[in-house]
Amino acid sequence: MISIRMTLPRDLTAFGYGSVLDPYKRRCGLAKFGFSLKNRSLGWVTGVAGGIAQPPGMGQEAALNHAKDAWQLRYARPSMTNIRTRFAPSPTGFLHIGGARTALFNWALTRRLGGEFVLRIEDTDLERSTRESEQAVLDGMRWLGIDWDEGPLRQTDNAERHAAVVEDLLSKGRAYRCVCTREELESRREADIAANGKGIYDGTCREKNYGDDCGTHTVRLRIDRDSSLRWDDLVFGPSGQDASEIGDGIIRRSDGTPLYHLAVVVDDLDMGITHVVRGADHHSNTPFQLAIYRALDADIPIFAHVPLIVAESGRKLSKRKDPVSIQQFEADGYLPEAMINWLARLGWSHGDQEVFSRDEIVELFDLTHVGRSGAQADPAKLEWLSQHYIKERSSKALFEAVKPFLENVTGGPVERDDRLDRTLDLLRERSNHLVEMAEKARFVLCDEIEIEAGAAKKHLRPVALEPLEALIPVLKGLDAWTLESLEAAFEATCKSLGDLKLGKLAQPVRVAVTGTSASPGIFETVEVVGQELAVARIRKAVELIKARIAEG
RNA sequence: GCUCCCAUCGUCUAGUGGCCUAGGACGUGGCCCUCUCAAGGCCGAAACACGGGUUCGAGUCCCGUUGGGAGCGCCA
Repeated sequence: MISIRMTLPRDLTAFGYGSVLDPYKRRCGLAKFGFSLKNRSLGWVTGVAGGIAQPPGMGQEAALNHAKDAWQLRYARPSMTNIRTRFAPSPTGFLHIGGARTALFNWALTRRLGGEFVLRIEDTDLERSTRESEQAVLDGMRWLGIDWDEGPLRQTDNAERHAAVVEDLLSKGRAYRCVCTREELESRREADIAANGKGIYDGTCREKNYGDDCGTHTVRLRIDRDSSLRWDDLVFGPSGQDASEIGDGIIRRSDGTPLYHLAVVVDDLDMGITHVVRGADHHSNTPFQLAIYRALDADIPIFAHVPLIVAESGRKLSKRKDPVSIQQFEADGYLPEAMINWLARLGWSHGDQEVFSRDEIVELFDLTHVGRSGAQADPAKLEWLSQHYIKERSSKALFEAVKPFLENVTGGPVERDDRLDRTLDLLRERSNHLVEMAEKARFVLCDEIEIEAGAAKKHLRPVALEPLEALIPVLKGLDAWTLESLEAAFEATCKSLGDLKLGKLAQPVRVAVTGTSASPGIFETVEVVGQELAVARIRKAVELIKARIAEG
């Protein structure tokens, strides 16, 4: 490894503290952020001379330039006391977990740093964008508790501004008209690739200086081929490439509409966005956007690309195959706090901590601990978190969340009362999500219950007849309907049946009273069902067994 | 094809050259508890992709290989 020495400007210390200097190891000062993949923190570099590691294949001069570039791109911003971030989804479907996580990271970063978070709807794809989708995105964010300070702004509202920028670029000679047709482009590209070329735009129209009268044309950005389009990504570290690696990209279509790359850059600039936190699928697009920033004489924002969430196959998520819609998770009965926690912990970590409240995420979130590799979303972990938060909720809050699911079971309105609270308490540690909880509460919710065939077959057998019949009068005669009195009643009944094992009585009763073979403890279960109903259900079970005996 | 990126248990991850005999969590196996189902407790199996280098010392730095991903559009 060759090292280059350089002296940093004295005022660099003004940027604050940074890496530890270790002159013997040649990884210090500039080198830390110039090339080391490790220094991705929001912290700064120390203002002392240091050595620069030279990446392989890069000359000393180039290495030096890269380092300077990285320094300028990252630190040239005057001040970052006023943080502004944005989440810019395109409303072409529901809010999916990838987008939700990007929103969450933006939001958490902004809230932590005390900045402003703005929401911008990228609706320039008129064909696929719908107002319903837009609403779904907003609903999803609200449900998750991710709030924004401005917006939703719509990209289409900026159309005039985009057009003006392109005209301006054209007039300054920083962009030019291109009359190449798609077919020509395609064939030349193929030929280039066949000749071991890179298949980038060959610059045919670059020096033609076509005027407005050239007929159907697109507008391309005139990229300085000697420039370096690099930046220091807050997640990926030093990123980007030389301009010679990319061709002059189109910024305006032949129908006069601007391209996405132009629109985002202009919008981010206009909105004063300081930190662009977005999915890593934009990582390779960033150099071109950097070129646009340059053409606009603008400072570039700080970029942080967060790795994609991948499907089980390791590939990108498929909306069809994978469960990705936030609204679907909501409908499936997952609590928003579980969802947020799950998403936050996907790609980000804070030591060994697994459980984070919304406040803790805001308090602790930092880009430094966002990983660089794609992550699979594990549904099992969501279930665990979901149950964790179900266990944690107050009775009131739990009821509010589960209410619609309960009503879905009963088919009518459900009001909260003491008995229901007790039931839900029993169900907390037995439910992974609210749908499950509501279903398990059915035996309390509905007067009429259906006995599962399998459970009946297994437990409502002739042997259970005597115990059940013996229990009925005991329960009926109970003055106090409490856990203690019920326990005593069951024990006495067992004893009177020749020390019958509790299970032999409890299981049939459970099936009789709940219709299923799994429920909370038998005393709790019977207690919560109530005396009258419990007795009636056991009677019914007795009839059932008798009928079964009669049938043979 | 070209460009860029990534790589620790099945999964999410801790890890900033010695605290690593690689830690935690989910999941998973066993045991305990037990009227069922859970919850809980205890114990276990389970990973640094491979190969070179640098170094007294490498999961950690460098190179290569392999594997994976993204981008290369008049989509966003």
